[in-house]
Amino acid sequence: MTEEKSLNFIEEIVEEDLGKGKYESILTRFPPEPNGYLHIGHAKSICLNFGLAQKYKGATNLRFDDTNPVTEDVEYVDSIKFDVKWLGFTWANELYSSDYFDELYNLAVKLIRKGLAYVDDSSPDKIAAEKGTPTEPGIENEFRNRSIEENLLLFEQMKNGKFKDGEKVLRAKIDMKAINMHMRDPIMYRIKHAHHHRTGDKWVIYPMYDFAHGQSDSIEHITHSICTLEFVPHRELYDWYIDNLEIFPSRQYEFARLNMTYTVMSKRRLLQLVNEGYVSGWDDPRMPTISAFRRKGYTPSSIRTFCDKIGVARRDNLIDISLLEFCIREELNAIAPRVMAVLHPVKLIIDNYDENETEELVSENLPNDPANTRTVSFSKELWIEKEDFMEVPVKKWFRLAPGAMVRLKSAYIIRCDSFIKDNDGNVTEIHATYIPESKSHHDTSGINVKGTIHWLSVKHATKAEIRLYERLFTVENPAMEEGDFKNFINPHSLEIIPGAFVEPQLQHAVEGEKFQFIRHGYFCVDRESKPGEMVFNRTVTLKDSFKK
RNA sequence: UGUCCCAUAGUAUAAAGGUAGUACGACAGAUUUUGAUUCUGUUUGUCGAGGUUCGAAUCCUCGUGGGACAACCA
Repeated sequence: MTEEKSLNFIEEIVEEDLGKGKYESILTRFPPEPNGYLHIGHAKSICLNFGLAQKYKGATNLRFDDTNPVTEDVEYVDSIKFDVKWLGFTWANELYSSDYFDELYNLAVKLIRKGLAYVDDSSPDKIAAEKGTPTEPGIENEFRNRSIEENLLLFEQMKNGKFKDGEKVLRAKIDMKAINMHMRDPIMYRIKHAHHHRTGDKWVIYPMYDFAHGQSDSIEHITHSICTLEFVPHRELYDWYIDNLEIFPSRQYEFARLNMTYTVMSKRRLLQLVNEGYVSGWDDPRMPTISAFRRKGYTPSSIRTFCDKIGVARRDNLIDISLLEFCIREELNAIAPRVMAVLHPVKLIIDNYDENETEELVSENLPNDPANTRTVSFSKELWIEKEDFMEVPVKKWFRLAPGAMVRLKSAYIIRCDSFIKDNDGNVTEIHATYIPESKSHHDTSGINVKGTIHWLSVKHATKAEIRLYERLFTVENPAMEEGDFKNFINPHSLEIIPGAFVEPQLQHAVEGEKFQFIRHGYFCVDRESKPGEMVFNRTVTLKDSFKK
């Protein structure tokens, strides 16, 4: 059965353009500003832009929109390139808006010559005041009707550094009474005596987004310039520049940006979390950045699958984080080797087991591949999870309790005989009897138990640090709450367990290596992990249908 | 109180005037040496009112609700 997947609205546009012969092939671009790390919302855009090109045999440029030197940095350029590659995409050309500064300057001159741009000496406040409001028209000022010659001279002097920051701007001469605010003589160039990460000190004037983005698209012959909804009002300007500059007509299409529950997606807020120390950095696994998901143990394909499932449309959305979690679980379930780890250990002593004996028991690494096995050492003293024992069990309790029987995964069925508590009432030791005939794969005991728990031999287990991550916020949409979004940070978003135990062969696991810790979830080796001081991050829990 | 964009189960996303479907979630059951996985089933939807039409989620009008727009940011 070949069920045809329906097209999203951008694919429909592309197919129509291709079908009509408007283009022979498409060219898209991914245009990040190098002033922050990429997040999952960017992944949606990356998958859309690169995915479209792949699907329709076109190409995609990676273009850094680096027209504001004061906020941009090569650190971000490098991280962005790394993340795009990691997601599995290859760009046709690595480009920078700053590559076009000369060309952009000439285009600006062209507009001045056509009488469609002028130098304005007004202060920022004055310009803002004269701009009007969405409901009131703006007004024209005294600089608007300077002669072409004067504008040409002034603009050149701006370029040559004759003026200080903010003294003058170049504006397009469109319509101060336009209903669309963006058409009220938008600023094209501003003066910034700032060092640029690529052009150095060559320029002291820099183009604004609207006089750089569309022109860069046009220079590259981008056919479909895809951006998010907040640029809808810019489209009129985008087209105006193209028409009046008489350059290649790239077309802009807008889709709804990704929002996800229990996180924030704006760079501004993400930067605050980093700068104010709420997280350890851009790749803190609680962040929604690509680098954080990577560190947390997500795979590129799980993120691509997610982006495919959420679709592309024009309505505002708030995607349930559980969909992303589903995507990574689905993938890791198939490939992550199973291993046992005890996070909150309590000692279990098998009273009828010889203290000098050790058995190497066979355990499967993947449930669907019984031939793929390892051995696990079993002995008299074991670590089990504190949570797997209840002195007074709740109803439907399948695990350990006084008198109750459970199976130790890949080992024996045991019966709990007694337990010891300390002065604070904490259970410190549990005693049990094992059933020799119930050995895994050789069970002749005829006993059926409901519960299976994991364990580790005390003298064989390796100590490790395990970091458990929960959602960073306590509310679905922190950005929409009243007041500071940081008031809704989850105080329990990170739990560090320094004294967990794992199977000994995990000492040799390398950074990024992924496992399923049975009954806990998926984990991977953190980049801070060192031999002898292993650190594991929880990628995602297993689904848990048990409710107390 | 201007212009623009948008409105389909809890969340997303299909149905180009002709059976409202899919995924995730939730719930229930079966299987299970992971309370996982797998399998089965259930649940819940076209914002409202008019109109056009044999027939409207789809087209039109008017409401209602949400979002965007007044950075020398992108």
